[in-house]
Amino acid sequence: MSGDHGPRDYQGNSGSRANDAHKHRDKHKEKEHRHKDHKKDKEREKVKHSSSEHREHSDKKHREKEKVKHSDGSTDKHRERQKEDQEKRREEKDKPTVVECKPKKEKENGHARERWNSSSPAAIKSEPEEGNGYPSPKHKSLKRERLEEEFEYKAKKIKTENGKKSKKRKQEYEEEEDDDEEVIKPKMKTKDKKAGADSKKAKKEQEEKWKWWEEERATDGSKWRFLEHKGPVLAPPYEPLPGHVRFYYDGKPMKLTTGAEEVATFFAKMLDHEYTTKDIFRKNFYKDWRKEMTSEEKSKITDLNKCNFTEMSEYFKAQSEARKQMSKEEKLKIREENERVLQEYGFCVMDNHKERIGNFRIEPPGLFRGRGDHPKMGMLKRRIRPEDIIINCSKDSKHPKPPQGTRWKEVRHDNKVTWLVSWTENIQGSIKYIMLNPSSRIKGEKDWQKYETARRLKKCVDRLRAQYRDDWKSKEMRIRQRAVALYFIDKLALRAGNEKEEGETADTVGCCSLRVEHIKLYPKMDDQEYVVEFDFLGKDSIRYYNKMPVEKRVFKNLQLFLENKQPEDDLFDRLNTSILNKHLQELMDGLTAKVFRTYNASITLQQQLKELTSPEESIPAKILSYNRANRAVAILCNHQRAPPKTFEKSMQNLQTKIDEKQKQLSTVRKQLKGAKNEHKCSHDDKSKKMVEVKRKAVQRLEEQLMSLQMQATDREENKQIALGTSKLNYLDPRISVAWVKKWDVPIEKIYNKTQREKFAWAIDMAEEDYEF
DNA sequence: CTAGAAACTTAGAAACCACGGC
DNA sequence: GCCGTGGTTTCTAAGTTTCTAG
Repeated sequence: MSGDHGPRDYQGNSGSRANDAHKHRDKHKEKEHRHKDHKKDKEREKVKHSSSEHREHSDKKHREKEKVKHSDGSTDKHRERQKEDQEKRREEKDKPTVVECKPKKEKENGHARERWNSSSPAAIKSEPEEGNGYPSPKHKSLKRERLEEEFEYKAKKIKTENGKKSKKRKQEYEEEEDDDEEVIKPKMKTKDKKAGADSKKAKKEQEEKWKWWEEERATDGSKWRFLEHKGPVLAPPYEPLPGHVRFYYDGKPMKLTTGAEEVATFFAKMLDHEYTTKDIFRKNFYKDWRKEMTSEEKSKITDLNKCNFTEMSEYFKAQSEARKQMSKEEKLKIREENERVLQEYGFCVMDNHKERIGNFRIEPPGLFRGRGDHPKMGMLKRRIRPEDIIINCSKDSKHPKPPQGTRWKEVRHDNKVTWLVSWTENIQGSIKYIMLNPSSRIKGEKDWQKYETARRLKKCVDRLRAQYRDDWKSKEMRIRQRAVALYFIDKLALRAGNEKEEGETADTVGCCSLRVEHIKLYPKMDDQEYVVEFDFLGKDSIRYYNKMPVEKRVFKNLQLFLENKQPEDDLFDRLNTSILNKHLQELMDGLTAKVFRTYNASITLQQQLKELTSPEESIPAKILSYNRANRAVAILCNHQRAPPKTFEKSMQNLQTKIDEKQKQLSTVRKQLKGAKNEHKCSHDDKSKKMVEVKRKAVQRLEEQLMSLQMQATDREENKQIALGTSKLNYLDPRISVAWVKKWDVPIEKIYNKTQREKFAWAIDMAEEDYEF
């Protein structure tokens, strides 16, 4: 599969391209294209039966040959090996069943509180179940009632469970033992026996590690029932510069008013960055800076080029240097203070559990750093005040207090959303949120669900593929476009590609927003036929470059789509993400374009792991195999990184290490030989021991050398590829966990601490026979 | 329906930090 | 103890999808 992907380049080399595209678009007024000429549209509406079309039809016999090879390499011989009822149950959970509830008077949040928040077992007590359905999301007022029944509310200690619950759980996690205490114990039978033995530790662990995945999920669209937090940490106030640090205008020192000075420091802090040399950046900065100046300053400062920020810049550099040089005690003090803030603001209580917040600090003011050719780079990101901030929490929780003399913009109690704090950012006018950490229940459930959806796609992907292949022949243009786009999304793992407002963001595209200029068609290229070349900037202005042979029918369709279009016209002019997703939704419940990325990524990992892992290899070799499988996915998803600046050097360092090892090894080998000879002669104990010692040494060195070589290969192959994103967002962690268990690789080699926290659910539940 | 807002996931870069070699 | 390096964590931009109002 990785063979499908051509060489890739980096953003850097493509900068000029991006610029050109921009100019181009400006010339032809975009709007005219967007609101398309209707006559033209109608002409295009139906697919003409052109000559190519006829040829296509006569092509039928070749269809067999044309069978798509999917990136997972499987033409669907996946034995559905999953435990069926587990599956079913999952799915039930996924879609809430509608059931009528008998109307009951609603209690508002206020009421519910003691019960929800209470940790007393009484509060959790579940009533006898009536039916097994869940309330319809529409019956708002009834929900609460049901919720209480539905949700077995467990107190912090997930301890004993009574009949009903354990029955349920058992069905779901068959392997689970009846023993109540089992809940605490990690299910992995391998190492963690200690947990059970050391009861003190176990108790502690039990509190820390809440297994939310063993509990029922709310099905009514509510995200929580109780939420209490301390609010955000605001950006520290601006500290004016000391008198001796001056700003110069036109060579002369000039004292700025605090407001203007603050913005100037933002620029000064970025002086070393390439940004500050860019025209747009400077222009945007200057414009916004002027807004902060007094009229007097405005009249004096008329040219950014005459501004000298170097003294300020030097000052900040010295400051950060000084910070590094601080004594141990000072550093410790700072660390403790950070820890204190973290403890106070970094956690919230959600539904009886203390959960880590992801980003509890409000973004400080500064200059906007857009990626790629962003038209807004350099604009002032203004300071967020309490008056800009919306707080979301339980009505009956202790509300966070705004700082002395200020007030929040609003305090609301919306349990249909997961965020704790929000504010509107001034650059794009979008809303920013404070939400929970990936290890939290609320994120984890969603993540799990995401992979379950992808697994459902696996079950019907053949059907869908057959369908879109069929649609390539449709009489309707829109259907053909949809089908070809879907083919790209499936085969190349492209993103959906929403339309974007021009001039607001960098000019990047995804599948549906591809333009004519982004693809080139080659009926013949080298020894291949029907090659499509993609070259465009995707998310984060990362270049996507790929050449791929496509089926003839796709090729012909693309030619058709290109007819009579300008380079800057949309390739799929009758398609957008909402049309596409609506179609997908009809094909499978919960299916959207991005599910294909998840599905293809995960299935690729699984299949690559199977292919690459050889049972007899050493652990380091296995890890290399794992990373290679991971890499295949990263390449599929086009997850690139700029080669680290120190890459060459670090490679060299590793190489010298390897050379050294090799030298060592050969000397020790010689010694071993010598020792053997000696032993042959003397046959005494001492010489025998010596042989053993040397033999061990050789073995150890060999292992070390091997490991180093693995590392080197790994690093080399990884030069421009970022594994993290796919690992974190696209690969069903249970695949990795299963692999690790199967081959006895320590999980730490695959997931670091943070990752293990995020994937705790998978680590706990996946056994070695797990199949995606 | 459509447009725009809202909510949430995905993304690479930068900042930070821990650790091993000198 | 210092320093460089590489891994980890933080940061926040940039996507996708869903929701809502007209």
